[in-house]
Amino acid sequence: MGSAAVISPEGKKSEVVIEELTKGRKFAMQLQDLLVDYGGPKPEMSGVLVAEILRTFEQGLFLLGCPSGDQISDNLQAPGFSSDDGGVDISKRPKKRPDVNSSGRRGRYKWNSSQSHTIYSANIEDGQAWRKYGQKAILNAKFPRSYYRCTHKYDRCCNALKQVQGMEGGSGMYQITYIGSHTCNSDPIQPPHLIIPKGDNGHMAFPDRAREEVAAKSDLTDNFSLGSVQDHSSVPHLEEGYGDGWEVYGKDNAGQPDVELEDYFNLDDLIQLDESGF
DNA sequence: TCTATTTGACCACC
DNA sequence: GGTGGTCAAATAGA
Repeated sequence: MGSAAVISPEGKKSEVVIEELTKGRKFAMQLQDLLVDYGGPKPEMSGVLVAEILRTFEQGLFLLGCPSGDQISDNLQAPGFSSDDGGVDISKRPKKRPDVNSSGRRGRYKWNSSQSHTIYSANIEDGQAWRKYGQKAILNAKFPRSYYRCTHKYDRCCNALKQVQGMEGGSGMYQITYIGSHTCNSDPIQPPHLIIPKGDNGHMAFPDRAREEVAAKSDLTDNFSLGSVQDHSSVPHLEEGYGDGWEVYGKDNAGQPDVELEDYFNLDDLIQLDESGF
């Protein structure tokens, strides 16, 4: 690690192949989610087909070394070993590593904002398998920020990250930022159930029409509250079906209230609505 | 014994 | 130099 990689035309080509395979796998996973939740004429057959598609992508990515994203090649190292020391068990090293040069690739990295989204939730559980890898006190923040990565980071090359920050004001809410998406096919987040129109000012034209939606879906009325926005691209038929000005709402796996993306809404209003309990 | 969490240190970015 | 993100040894818990 550390030496600059020279990308040959061949390497460039495999990069494109990997990118395409990764996309394909993601789409297959989304299709699987939809089939599971909405069924079809022959759900068992669909399930087999999707599983086969996924397996094909997994195999392809595996054969190519699974290097999607900018860190995966590093992450392929087994935990506890480092290529910098030629595979020496780091548990035998002193805690202060003597000469960690810049190739260690640690520190503060930027990510594309399009690859991240933030929700507010009273429950940090989302049904995914996360492993905490750090916690940090943040300047001007009352609560520390916790850092999680996908449990399958190494065994399935999954680069999904999650940051959880407790919110001020004793609301019991957490600001949860997801960076990247799961490519590990671990238990997916349940797809959204509710569609709520967006108002002119960018805030939700909530709650009247939303309540009608809730009433129309009796299976959601027992414990419904404002839901977290999921990745719209994962629900293409909904996105296309409702068009602009609509946002997708639901509740998380535990039925806990989530609150929408900060970019779209007035958080205070949403929390008040949520607490009103409809 | 294995796995997950904690926590101090390291490092990149501003 | 300050801050935030990640690493990894130490530790806790199952």
